[in-house]
Amino acid sequence: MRPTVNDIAREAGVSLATVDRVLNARPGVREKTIKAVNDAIARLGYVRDLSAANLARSRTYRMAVVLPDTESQFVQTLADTFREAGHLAATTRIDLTLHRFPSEDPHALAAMLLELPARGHAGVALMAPETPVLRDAVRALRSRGLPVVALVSDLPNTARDHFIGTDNRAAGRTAGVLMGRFLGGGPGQVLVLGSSLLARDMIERRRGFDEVMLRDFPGIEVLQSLETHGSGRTLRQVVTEMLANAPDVRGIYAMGDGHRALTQALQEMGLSGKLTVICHELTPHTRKALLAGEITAVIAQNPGHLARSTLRVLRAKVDNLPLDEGQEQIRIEIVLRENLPPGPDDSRDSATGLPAAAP
Amino acid sequence: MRPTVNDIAREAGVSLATVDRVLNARPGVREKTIKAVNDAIARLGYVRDLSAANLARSRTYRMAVVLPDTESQFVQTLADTFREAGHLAATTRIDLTLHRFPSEDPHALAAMLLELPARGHAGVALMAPETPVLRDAVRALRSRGLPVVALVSDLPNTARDHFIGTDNRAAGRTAGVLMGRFLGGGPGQVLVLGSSLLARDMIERRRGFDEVMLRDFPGIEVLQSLETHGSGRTLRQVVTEMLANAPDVRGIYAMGDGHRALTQALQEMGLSGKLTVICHELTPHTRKALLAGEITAVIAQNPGHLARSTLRVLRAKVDNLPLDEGQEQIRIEIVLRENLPPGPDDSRDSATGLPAAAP
DNA sequence: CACGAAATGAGGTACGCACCTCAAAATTGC
DNA sequence: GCAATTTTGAGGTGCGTACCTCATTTCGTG
Repeated sequence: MRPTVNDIAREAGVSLATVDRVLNARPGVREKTIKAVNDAIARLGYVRDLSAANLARSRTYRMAVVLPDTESQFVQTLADTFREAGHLAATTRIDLTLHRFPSEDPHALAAMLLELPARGHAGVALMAPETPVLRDAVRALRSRGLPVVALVSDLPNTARDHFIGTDNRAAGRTAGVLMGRFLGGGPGQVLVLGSSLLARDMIERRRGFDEVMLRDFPGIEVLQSLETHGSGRTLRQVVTEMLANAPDVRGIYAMGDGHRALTQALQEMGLSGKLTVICHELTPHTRKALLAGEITAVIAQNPGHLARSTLRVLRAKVDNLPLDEGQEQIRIEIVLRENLPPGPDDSRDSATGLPAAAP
Repeated sequence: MRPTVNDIAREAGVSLATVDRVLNARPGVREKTIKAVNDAIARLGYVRDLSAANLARSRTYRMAVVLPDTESQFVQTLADTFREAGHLAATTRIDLTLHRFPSEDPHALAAMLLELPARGHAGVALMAPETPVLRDAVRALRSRGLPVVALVSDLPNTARDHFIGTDNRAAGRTAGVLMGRFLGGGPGQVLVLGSSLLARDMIERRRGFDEVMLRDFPGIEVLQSLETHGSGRTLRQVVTEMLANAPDVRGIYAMGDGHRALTQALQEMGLSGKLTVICHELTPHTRKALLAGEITAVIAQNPGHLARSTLRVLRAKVDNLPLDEGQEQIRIEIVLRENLPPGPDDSRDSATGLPAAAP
């Protein structure tokens, strides 16, 4: 049987009230007594029963998840996952609220963030580009005691409590090796697309990609990054133009979103399945494109893991508890058609485990 | 505020005792009343407060994890992970016991399993090859009400409650695409090694691998599987002999363990880094070999996830609760040097994120 | 309608902890 | 050594649920 507060009281030779005072850092206990209690705790190996504690407190953790209102399928999926996780989290006394902010308006974001403490939020998870206004807002939140965790894209200069997401540079490197090896080391050219070339995650991915290409695959020429500004139209235009003029392009690395526009452009040019296409994030669309052979590989982070990890980390930070680093490591997943996890609407050939369409 | 049992009683117009009888499926309630209570539950959206329930039950779940006593690093890692998870699990009232059995003695395994219920175990997770004796033992356990989950390697003919692990055929397919693409589609030969060619997981991996190679990479010749019987000496002998006589071998797919012997043999022949080597499971050794460029890719399943998932599933099965399928899906991870998650004893070059050794 | 059986109600205790009050004891300052 | 102050003890209540007992009501049946 695990020791309880009563055992500690007995062991330390004090009353239950004193143990309680020490455990919950209430005032009015001599240093000497505090030590005696802590010694007893150490001796017995006592661990507070968190569920009982929370039950007694009848406490609910009000957490805010703040995402941009991009139409990107990845962000949508993430939002859905959080919503779902929020329902399940009710069991753990977590009350999740999802907030979206206009992706191009850092001031609106900051204003929204600063309202959170007044609304009783105890912690914030935030996916947003780092701007000066944001830095100030995060600092303000933290000084009010709210833990802030960065989501997907890190905010290294804000003293956020934690970052939950993949190492984007390593992700770029991974895309690099795959591209290089899939192209047999060259020769050929590779196109790189990014929604915004200024965003921190794009920069890091590009950096990792270039690193590997330069070092390990000198026979492959990586063309200048093309910016799509998150617009499908721009993307199609840019890609079509580029491919028409560069017959040696054998691979495309899409660092941001806009996969729909990309596959569509490729289809129109009759290039579907003829190029090595690597992109990020597993969404309904990239799933389909993978299965159809239009996309070769997807570098992904698991939204379910992201969401669950976020809740665990926020909770731990609020309670000031240590966390299991291993569990909170978000892996850089490589998804090919062959290891695509079964999805919700999956009609695969039960014999081969693959769709009818030939590779 | 979430509704409680008292709210249900009021809403359904019955007493608390009756609600309790319905909730815990105790006898002595008319169908009609049961329906009334369930309707009230549905109307209020009541969800049982699990932590309070477990507190009241003051129940500890005694779970058994049964692993072979192989010296394989993967099994060792798995055992360590379970041991570690067991400590953490104390918080969730789970009392974990690790059992090992002589891997070549199915009868000893069966005997061990049959002892578990008497020792108060409430659930069993089992990693073992399927044999007739085992089938009987599993059936016996289940008829006594103990949920049994298969670990890593499925036991499809035993009516186990759940399988926790990757789809080995899909894993084999994944190895196949990687091999095929990394070899540029051929020409060349590929060597396949397996510890035991009769084990179900080996058969499935091989099947998946062949499927992809035959269909997508006809230019690559897959040689007959070599059996190593889990012995490092046999492996070295077989590999050395084979490589000496087959100069066209450009890739090796190691389906089982024995990576130490393999990399050693390659080193001795001066072939380190010159072949495409794909193997399974991330262990201290495969990590090192990946970093050193001796192994090209590792197909892995995350032991931490495996362990946590096992505990969650067992608990859910014991309590007869539904599970979050998405969370329990064990992914087929592809690990390259570039996306190798940071390990415990990692001394990487902080600039490149890679070790000093050139590729 | 009466009888036994089945269904239900009322109420209590416990789980491990948080949080509160009030009195008693120990310590401090003077 | 006394009063003022700080520290400690004893005890209670509640969180939401499980599980138990014993009375009371309702039901089906002859």
